[in-house]
Amino acid sequence: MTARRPARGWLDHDQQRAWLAYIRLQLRLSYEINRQLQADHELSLSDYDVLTALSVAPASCLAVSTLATQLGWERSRLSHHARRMAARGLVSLDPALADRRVTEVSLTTAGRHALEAAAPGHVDLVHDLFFDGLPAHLLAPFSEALEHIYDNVLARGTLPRPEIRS
Amino acid sequence: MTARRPARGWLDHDQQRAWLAYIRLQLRLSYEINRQLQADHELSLSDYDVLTALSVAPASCLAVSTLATQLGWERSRLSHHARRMAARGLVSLDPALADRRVTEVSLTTAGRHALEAAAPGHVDLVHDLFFDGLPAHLLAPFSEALEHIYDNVLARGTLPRPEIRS
DNA sequence: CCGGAATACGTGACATGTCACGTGAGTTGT
DNA sequence: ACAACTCACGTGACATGTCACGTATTCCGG
Repeated sequence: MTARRPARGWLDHDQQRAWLAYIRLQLRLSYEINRQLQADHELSLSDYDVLTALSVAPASCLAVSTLATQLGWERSRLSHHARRMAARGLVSLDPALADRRVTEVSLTTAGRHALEAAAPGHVDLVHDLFFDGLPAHLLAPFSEALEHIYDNVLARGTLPRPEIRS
Repeated sequence: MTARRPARGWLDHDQQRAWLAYIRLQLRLSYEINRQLQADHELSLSDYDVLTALSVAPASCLAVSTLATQLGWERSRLSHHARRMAARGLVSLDPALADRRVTEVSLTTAGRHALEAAAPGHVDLVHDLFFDGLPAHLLAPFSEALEHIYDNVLARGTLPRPEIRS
């Protein structure tokens, strides 16, 4: 029961509409969000994503690889980024005791405070830009559509599936 | 008739669901698409967006500022990017006759060929990852939701509204 | 016509992301 | 117990993006 496929190599009219809408929104929304975090709290959206992921993890601490798959990043990107965040005191990096190949990224007190300081403004912006434009009756089908597509991307994409490991 | 707003500084349960789904999808999808273009055609998604925007423009030629707002980029980002694409022969940069402050970016023959070579594979990937996961009955509400949000971002965001100027 | 404001860009310094590769730690077969 | 493999990660070179600023052109009021 998926959307019908037209000639290989092209999209039908309704699909073009959806894709254009998605692309345009994505470009501007990520720009605006990045901008607000940067201006108000000296955090990039990437920083914010890292802090958020850590804050909901057990002991606020995750192995580099685990965190990278959670975020959908490459490992080496996270490696660079974590080093820079550690230099700013937002996280700390320590070799794991159990397996000494593993490095664990953990949230510092300063990191938690930075997240808590930034969260309300960030959430408000999301509210203003995203949800204030979205009619209530479209919320559920919208979420459902996103989740279907996400599952499909996970199934067919090249990136490893995120795990719920400690 | 927009979604109701809970306590300032937080999202209600259904909104969290939508936002999480959106963020997760965005991260992985942009990664996968970038990766395919880069691997198969030596083009980044940014390159592709520039080429596409030019290809539908009158005379395949736009002023730097106009193109930047179309794409939702900052001008200086496009300035750097266009210089690099010009060095690869994909576009050309020429001062406009009418207003000598303006630089016009135009699609070269090589640029058009690169776009035509990359388009089918790109569209197929979009199809496989995006539309094959999307049930047909959700397509219309999904597009509608995206468009509402986009309009709202345009209205409240800091980025200038894209113009339909030549 | 002239001086100041506005506009359209480019640039340089720096932050960030990607890719290919190297290193050291665990794992496995014999 | 040791060689070969795999795994987790860091690094260095380079591509890309951002911000603050400088320059040239145009516009506009008097």
